[in-house]
Amino acid sequence: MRQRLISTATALLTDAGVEAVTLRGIAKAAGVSHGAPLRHFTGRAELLSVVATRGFTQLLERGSQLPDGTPRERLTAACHAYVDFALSNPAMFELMFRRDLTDPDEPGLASASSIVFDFFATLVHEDREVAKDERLREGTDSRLVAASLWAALHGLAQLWLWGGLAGASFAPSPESALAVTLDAYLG
Amino acid sequence: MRQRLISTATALLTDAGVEAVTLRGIAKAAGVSHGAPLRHFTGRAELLSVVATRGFTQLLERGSQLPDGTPRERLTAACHAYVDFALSNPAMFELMFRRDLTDPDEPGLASASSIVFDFFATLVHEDREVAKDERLREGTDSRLVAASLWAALHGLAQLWLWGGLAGASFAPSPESALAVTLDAYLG
DNA sequence: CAAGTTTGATAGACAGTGTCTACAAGGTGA
DNA sequence: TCACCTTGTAGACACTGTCTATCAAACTTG
Repeated sequence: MRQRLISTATALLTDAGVEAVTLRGIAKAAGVSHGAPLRHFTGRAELLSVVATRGFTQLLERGSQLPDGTPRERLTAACHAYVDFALSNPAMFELMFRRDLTDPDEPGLASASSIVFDFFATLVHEDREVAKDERLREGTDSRLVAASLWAALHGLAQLWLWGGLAGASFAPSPESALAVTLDAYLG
Repeated sequence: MRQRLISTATALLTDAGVEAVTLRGIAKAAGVSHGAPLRHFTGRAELLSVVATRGFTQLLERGSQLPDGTPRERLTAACHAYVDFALSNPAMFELMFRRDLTDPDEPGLASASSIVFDFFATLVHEDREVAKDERLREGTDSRLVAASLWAALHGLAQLWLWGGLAGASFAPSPESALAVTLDAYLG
């Protein structure tokens, strides 16, 4: 039952947006009474936290499916995968970083996001190990570089989903902007 | 009256968070009945859009107060100002990019954000005019570079406010991460 | 000046939401 | 068997945004 609620919540999320994921809506979609979910979750925040945790897990799966190659190739593929994940699953991506909908103290969610970051930081570190003549100062911690690069990708996805970049007389594609970002960090 | 509602909404936003900005709460704080705001705004989205527009205006004001100096100095100062604005006004920053709370079709909001972007793109362009030996490929449109850099700053602020970067055994300061970002783009 | 009209605020209602509580059905273990 | 505990149900409460009827004040206009 718990799993069924999580599944229906995830389904509702992906095809109706993050605002549509309501406890009563999930209950109705699962064919139970409106109070039933509260027997398995302390509240909406906990249920959504589990869903968001699944999102981070899916993201990590994408990371584990990176093709073999040089560290540089794997890193750039990971960057593309991150942005692609965000643009492909906008509702899930939004939920994953909505602190008001998820419970920040949920240990599963915190560790899942932490694992994703560590994985990405490892990719960055391995790349910097090979390319010592990096333009980025050699002394800085790889995890700091990873945080900066991750933030760049994250902001790109977020701004793109926001839609504000497509305004006025300027409509870049996310790929072209991503290319500039990767060029700045790795070019 | 309209202005009073906007002011109380802004005040409520900055010191109670974005979730606390409710139509009824604004009305109560302004000392009017719960339905009064609907006489001046078509709904919550329009009121919040006006507040968000003020946010973009404030951001632009910060930009106009940049100290004189080389284009490079002005650009880096603008980058610092952007992140500083976000971290100083987290609720306003969140509202400005919450498409579900604001009305994307509001012309004032769209133009305000567009003006901010254009201003930033101008800074980037002027810097690239001077430093022709830029590491970033010379052929690419300055606005594309501006979008990429803006996204990097935006993601940095967003991830920082999210708080996920402070997890595990790694707690960088936003300044250090920003330094890495600026080093990647301008270093 | 006075009558009509428009504006603006009010209070009530309605459909939603999350969450709490009382209650009933069914399985479990002493 | 019987107490107990889990799990689903239904109702209630306090919120929310929005709609509508009402009503007073102000403004317009003949």
